[in-house]
Amino acid sequence: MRTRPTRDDTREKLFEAAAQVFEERGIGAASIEMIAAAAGFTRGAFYSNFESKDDLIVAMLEDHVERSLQHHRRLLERHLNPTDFVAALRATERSRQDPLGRAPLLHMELILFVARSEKRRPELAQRLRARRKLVADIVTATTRETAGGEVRNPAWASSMLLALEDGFRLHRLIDPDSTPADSFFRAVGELQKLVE
Amino acid sequence: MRTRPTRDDTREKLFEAAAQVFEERGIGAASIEMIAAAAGFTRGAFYSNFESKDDLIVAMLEDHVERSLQHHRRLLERHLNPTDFVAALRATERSRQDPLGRAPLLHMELILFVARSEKRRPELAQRLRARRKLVADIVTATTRETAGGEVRNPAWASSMLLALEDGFRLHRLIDPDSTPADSFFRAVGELQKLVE
DNA sequence: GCAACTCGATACAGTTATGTATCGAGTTGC
DNA sequence: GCAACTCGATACATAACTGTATCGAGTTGC
Repeated sequence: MRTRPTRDDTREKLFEAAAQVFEERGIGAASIEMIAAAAGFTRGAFYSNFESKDDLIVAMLEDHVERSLQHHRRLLERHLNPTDFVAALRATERSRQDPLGRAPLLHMELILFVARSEKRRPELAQRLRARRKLVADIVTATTRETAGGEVRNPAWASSMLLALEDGFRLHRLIDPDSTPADSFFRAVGELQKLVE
Repeated sequence: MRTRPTRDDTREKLFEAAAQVFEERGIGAASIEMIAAAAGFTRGAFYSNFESKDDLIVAMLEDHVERSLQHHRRLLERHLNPTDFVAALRATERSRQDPLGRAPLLHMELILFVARSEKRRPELAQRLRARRKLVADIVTATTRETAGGEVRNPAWASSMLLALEDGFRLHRLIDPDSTPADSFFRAVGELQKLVE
């Protein structure tokens, strides 16, 4: 006899379906009905798992942040050498597990969603600053190791790198051919030449 | 006796109001009613000037593109020296006339809007390529003049610059303090050091 | 094995949007 | 100065989405 799916299974399926529908039609144009149907449920299932669309979005975002964090932690544990870390990051970039990692349009839309939310913006800003700090450290370490010099201003290099990452992501949405997928990593190499 | 406002006046007011409402609440959450009311009209006025919300958005985008083009043409005419051109661009950056230039959140959302539209994406891609070409030329010229060297790969430098511009714009939405408004122009200076 | 519980389905009420049809005040041409 | 026209206001029909209340099949505890 078929066992009833667990609550976590249902939530997971709704995450997947929501990411897909959001990616295809945009957050605004996606209705609860569409998301539930794409997951093979009705709206009843949705409302028994989430309070509202906003609730779902916040949950998705937290899920994504959590997975990203764990992913980076795992990489850092396995690849203590910073050069290897960048290489590993590059290699795993394409095969991300969470729904959000595979949906660049949605990724951007979620940033705007948060940017518009007075309540959640500080949280994301904090996260951005933390990432900037981490990247600054990595840049310093890798540059010292590979180029044998010091980056003049790691914080600034880090700002540029993260802006580049999202900038390339954005432009690839409009014209996928224009900026190859590894543009970001190439930029890392370029910026390492700015040593003294 | 007060003369009746002309059609162009009304359209202009609706543009302004739409930019404001879109910026505040997002394209999806903005209704025709809100836009019309913000402009001091009712929905009747809107529908006698535009076919739909999509029609308005496309018109806004074309208006913005047209103004930007004219702005750059004027700058190029007055400042034939490329260094002066960049300086002039920097000086006029903040005092743009069109509604869209003053609404960074909307600016981003419109990029996503177009990215999602199978029909209009190629058009924007074309425009992105054209800008990249223009920037490549400017980079080559300014670098030759100010640094006395050649940029190794102008096309790549141009890609990076444009990605940086939009990347900074995006991050400033989340954390305005993190990346100062002139980050892009500073980046131009940094990249000019990548000459050989 | 039965009682309590969980969770998805269904039905309903209420809200809000869109687009169209019609009206009327103000404007322009001759 | 009057007829034709323009354009914004109002009213109406329609569609879609949300959230809640209720139901029932399946599951679990004891």
